[in-house]
Parts: sequence; structure tokens; C-alpha cells
Amino acid sequence: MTDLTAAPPDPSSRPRNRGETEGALRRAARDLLAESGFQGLGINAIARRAGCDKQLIYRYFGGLDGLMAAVGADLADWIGSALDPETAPASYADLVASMLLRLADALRHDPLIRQIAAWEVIDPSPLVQPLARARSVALTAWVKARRGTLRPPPGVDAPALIALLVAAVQHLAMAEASMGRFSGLTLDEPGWRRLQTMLTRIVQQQLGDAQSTGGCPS
Amino acid sequence: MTDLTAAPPDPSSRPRNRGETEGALRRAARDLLAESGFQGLGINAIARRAGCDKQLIYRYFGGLDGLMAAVGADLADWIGSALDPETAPASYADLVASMLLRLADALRHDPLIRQIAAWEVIDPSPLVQPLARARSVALTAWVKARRGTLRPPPGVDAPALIALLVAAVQHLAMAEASMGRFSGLTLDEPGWRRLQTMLTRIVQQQLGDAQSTGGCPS
DNA sequence: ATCTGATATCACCAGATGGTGACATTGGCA
DNA sequence: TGCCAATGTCACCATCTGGTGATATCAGAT
Repeated sequence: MTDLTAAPPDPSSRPRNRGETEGALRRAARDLLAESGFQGLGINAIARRAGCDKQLIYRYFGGLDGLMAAVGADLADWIGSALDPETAPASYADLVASMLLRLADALRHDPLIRQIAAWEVIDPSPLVQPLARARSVALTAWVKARRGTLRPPPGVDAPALIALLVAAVQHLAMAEASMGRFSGLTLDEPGWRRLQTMLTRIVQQQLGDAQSTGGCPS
Repeated sequence: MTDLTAAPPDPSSRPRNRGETEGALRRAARDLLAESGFQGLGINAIARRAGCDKQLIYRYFGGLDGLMAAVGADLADWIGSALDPETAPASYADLVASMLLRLADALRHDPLIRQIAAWEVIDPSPLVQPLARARSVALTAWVKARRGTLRPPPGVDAPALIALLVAAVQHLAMAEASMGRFSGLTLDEPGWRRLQTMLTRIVQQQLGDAQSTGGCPS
């Protein structure tokens, strides 16, 4: 994979080197997606941003699809690193809770991941599939690497709960970026703290063992 | 407001009647938004769909912004009716739960509401603001009309909980429309039933009185 | 030094967009 | 009747898009 955090796109310092040109194009596509979203992400804009001719996108990647596939390949472990390493959780509930909090953090602070998440839920275009795939692979790998022998308690529909809460986190991160608020809740730091405690409360009450819930007054 | 469910856009049967022409344009904009989303929603496409010249959009509405504002005005109670009338709930938890289920139903079966919800969370463009406003007004009006004297139990962060679950429902409805699945959960009827029970479980455990949770084994 | 192939750039195409001015048609009023 | 304003239509503009062919330029092998 190429370095995702390097080198300004200076076309003058790029004398007929295919590798560097390809890198500049991948970087331009990635940056443009992170900044402006999937709208307005086209051949012309990417080539302009990279400082070279759009013809090279066709020559080297076979078109926009190929470019996005290459970007997806670059992204696979980049996303994984955005989730941050962590020690082994003590329980399945802890695993899910920390996954949700880390996901929220990644989505909030990395516009690229947020735009990909938004894109794949808005537009079923084939362009986004390599990116969505990379994102999904990175996330499930992160979970699998940490869950060990931990399993959800029986009688709880863990997939439904996780889908619900992941969807909520993604949507709220998108809403923060576009509106700064959602459903009467201001999405600043205090707002997100309230959401975090609510998330952990729900997870603990649904997945935690009875002792840790603290919800039973008897 | 104009009738939202009438009259084919036959331009031959519309002889120099400004009112009907405006209605045809509003209907075209609304239908196009519901079918194709906010991407590709432009002056040309709307005029083509309405069967008249785009010049009339400028003359009658002052541009696309004015048209969308008019569409928003049309939409206000249309959305409210999509939430369906209902008898008074027995508790605050019941109110929230039924609101969430009805919202999910409306989002799943009405592409227009879904597209507006998606649009306002993706794109902070001024075009969407009248539509978002109409949506928000209709929803809060629905809740206010039904809550009566019901209030959330003390010590519970109801705004955070509601924002979380509304965000989840919106995101899952969008994901169903674009991908049919989300986070390992297939979003068909059985999948949504699982989500519904999970939603009501969460709401009851967070907002319900202790007797109704059933989570306490003592 | 020369020739070849890879690299990069340019010019152009058809189609679409948002936007504007000029023109034709019609209905109603004096 | 004739006139005028409202309504509708058409033609055009600049600009952008994705896409393609031809051409210039350079690096390296012979």
C-alpha cells in the first residue's frame, strides 16, 4: 500500500514516473472524497486535483471504477488503524460498547470514513462497492481480533442490537457533520457524552450479565 | 395545499392555467425526488417531467429554491398523514415506542420521506431546508398531539435516547433501500421484526416503569 | 547517437446542466 | 373591434461532464 499521509501534489516534481503519478491520482481521489463527498467526485475533478491529465486515469486504472478500487485497496488497513488498538475486553458487552465508542470517534474525526459510510447507504452505485468492502472488512477484522472466546449471552438478538446501534452511530456522525444537531439534540462534545453514556447503558442492559446491569432494584 | 395524489401530467389538457402549471411543477419535483433522490434533481429534469418549459420555474417560483419551498409547504401535512392517526398511548414508553415503529414504517414505505431524511443528513444545501423543516414540524406535531400529560421518568436522558433510536431507524431505512442489508442483518420483513422487538425492548427498559420491564428476575 | 516505447499533454467530441432573452399565443378588458 | 398582459415556447449562451484520438516529450536500450 502507498503512504496515505505524504507528499504534496506538486506536478513539477513528478517527472515521468508512473508510480508517483498513480499515487497522486489515488491521493487526489481520496482527499476529494473526504472533503467534498461523493457528489462532484468525477474524472475531471480528480485529474485537476492531482495536477495531471484525466487521460492517465483511463490509461492507468481503466477508468473511475479502477481508481476507486485502487483507493479501496489503499484504505483497507488505514481504516483499521483509525479504530485504534486496544487491550482485550472483559466481557462481550464491553467489547460491543468499546467498538461502538471507537466507531463513533473514527466517524466523527475522519471525514473520509464518514463520507464512505454515507455514500454506501445513499447510493448503490458500483463505484462505492470497493470502498464499502474495505470498510466492512476492516471493522469485522477489528472485532474478530478482539473478541477471543467472548460470545453474546443466549436469548439476546445480538445482531439486531449491533445493527441498530451501529446505524445510530453512523447516522448521528453524519448529522453532526451536516447539521450539527439531530432530533433536538445538539451534537457537540456534551451531546456526544450523553450519547456515549446512553449507548453503554443500552449495551450493558441488553448484553451484560445481571450483576453488572445495576438495573434491578431488589 | 394541493392534492398530492392526482392528475397525470398531461400537458395537452393544461391550457394556459397558471395554477395547474404550478401544480404540475410541484408534483414533478416531488415525484422526481421520491424516485431518483436529490441527485439529478435539477431545473431541466423537473421541467421535462412536468411537460413544460423550465422558464416557468423561474417565472413562477423564482428558481429551484422557490420551487422546493413550495414543495415543502405542500408536504407539511402529507408527512403527518403518513404517520397515521392513533389512540392515546398508556405511558411515555409506549408513546416513544409507537412513534419509532410508525416512523420506521413511514420511512420504509414512503420513498419521498426517506429521500428527504437522507438528503438533510447528507447535504447542508439550502435547497433541502424547507423540506427538512416540514418533516421536523410534522413529526414534533405528531408527538405533541399525542403525549398529553405523559412525561419521561426522571433520571433518564430521554432526548439522547430518542435521538439515538430515531437515527438508527432512519439509517436502517436508508440502508434497506440502497443495500437491503446492514451490518450482517438482512433488512427484509423478518429482519425488521427483530429490529422492532429490539427497539421496544430498549425503550421499555430505559423509559418503562420497573413493573413493565420484566427484566428483573427477583 | 539513434531509435523505440512509455509517459504526459492537448484538442476535441457529444451531451448535459443552469440560466436568460426574445418570440408566439391566448384570454380578457376597454 | 383592438389592445395588453399573462402564459407558454423556443433558441441560445457559457460551462461542465465523461470519453477518445492524436501528438509532443522524455528515458533507456541498442
